[in-house]
Amino acid sequence: MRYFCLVDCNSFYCSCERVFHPETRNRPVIVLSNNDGCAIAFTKEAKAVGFGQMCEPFFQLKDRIKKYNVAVFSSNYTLYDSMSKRVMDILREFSPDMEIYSVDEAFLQFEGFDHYDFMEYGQKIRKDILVKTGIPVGVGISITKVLSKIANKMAKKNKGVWVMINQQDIDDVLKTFPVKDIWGIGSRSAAKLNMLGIKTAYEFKLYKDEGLIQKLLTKTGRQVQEELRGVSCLALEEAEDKKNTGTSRSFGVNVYDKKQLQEALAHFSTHAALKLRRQNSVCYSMQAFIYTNPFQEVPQYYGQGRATFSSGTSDTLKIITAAHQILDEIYRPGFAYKKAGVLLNHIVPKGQNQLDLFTPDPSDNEQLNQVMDLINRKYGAHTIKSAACGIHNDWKTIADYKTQHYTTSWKDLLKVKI
DNA sequence: TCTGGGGTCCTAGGACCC
DNA sequence: TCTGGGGTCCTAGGACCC
Repeated sequence: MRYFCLVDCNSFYCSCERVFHPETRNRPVIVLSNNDGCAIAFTKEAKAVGFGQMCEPFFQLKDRIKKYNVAVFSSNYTLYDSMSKRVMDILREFSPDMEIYSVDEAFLQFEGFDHYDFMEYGQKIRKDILVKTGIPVGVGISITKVLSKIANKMAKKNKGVWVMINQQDIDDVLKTFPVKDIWGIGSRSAAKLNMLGIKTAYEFKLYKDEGLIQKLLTKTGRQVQEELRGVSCLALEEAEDKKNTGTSRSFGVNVYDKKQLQEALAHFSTHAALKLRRQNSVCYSMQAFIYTNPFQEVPQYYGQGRATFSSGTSDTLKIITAAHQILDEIYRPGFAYKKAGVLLNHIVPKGQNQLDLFTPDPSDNEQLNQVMDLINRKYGAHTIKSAACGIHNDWKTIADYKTQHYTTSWKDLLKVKI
């Protein structure tokens, strides 16, 4: 018999901050998105006093933050990535079959574990991670991925672990579980199911007209229905290279100047190219875009363009150059730009790169990129970069409440008084 | 004043080919 | 009035996820 287990960190970003700020342990905590734009993570204490709506603008929350003495942090992705790695390393010890689903979630598959007491095993996972990292997690165990997701939601309200393996236990939960909370059923699909009179996961499971489900919710929705029935359709997935990648940011201020957009796009290109080299891939095409602020009553403009490379590349300089060429085409003076980004498409492993017959030098500045990566790894990000990235970066994202890189930078190491 | 970022999968429809 | 059939590839857009 095969079982699926979903382990999910509670309010992950907030929990990471709390590990290094124990004084916030009993206070509500929220973490802001890039640019301190809006709130994206909340502890249960914050939810208890009315926070928790995803992406509520920060400026609209300020009064309530004061009133409830909420601890606020800018997002610190370097810290979260590093804490995530610690959690995943521990989880790996509990099963050889594991899929890292996101920064704060992983599926474990248990095969040949039939004699295990899963309740006890789940508690052990929880305790181990809490003791070794300080991060609280929830554990849900069932017989398909979708069902283990549901078990995980139940765990949140019930001591952190929930096991549902026999049919009766599963149905008891499904009867009370709203269809809109099922993994893979978003608001659109939920509305369609409601129109068919389907409100609970149990009703969805029993709904007979599979053809109609296929038509309304496509193949994805049908698979969810099967998984609810206990038929496993979604297997554990291997970590695969990204098929698209990109970097984009909102600016801290309105940007009018083309020069500044060039700098910003150079930064984003640098970052995206690094992601590409880290997974040892190259891309054949890219896009760049610039936006005005859709929330403001100002003239709107959305410019985007495309470039293709004659052979695959992950060269920062080549990608910056292409981004600048796109900018030349799409830039319109006079607009107040608020956001920009680059996307790298048609990505393949470097080993499969098709070289171009007519490009005599396919070297792609490879050694230069390697040396730059090495220096930046050793002495910290942005130690060395293309001059196109500029120096002052007036467009920079705002992060007024950002904590240190406690786990990834020697100079930010936490000081402990004894 | 201030409104995130990074992904995946699926489908329909157009372009193109023989 | 009548206007093939079958196939592939690509892209845009929708929906969903964290």
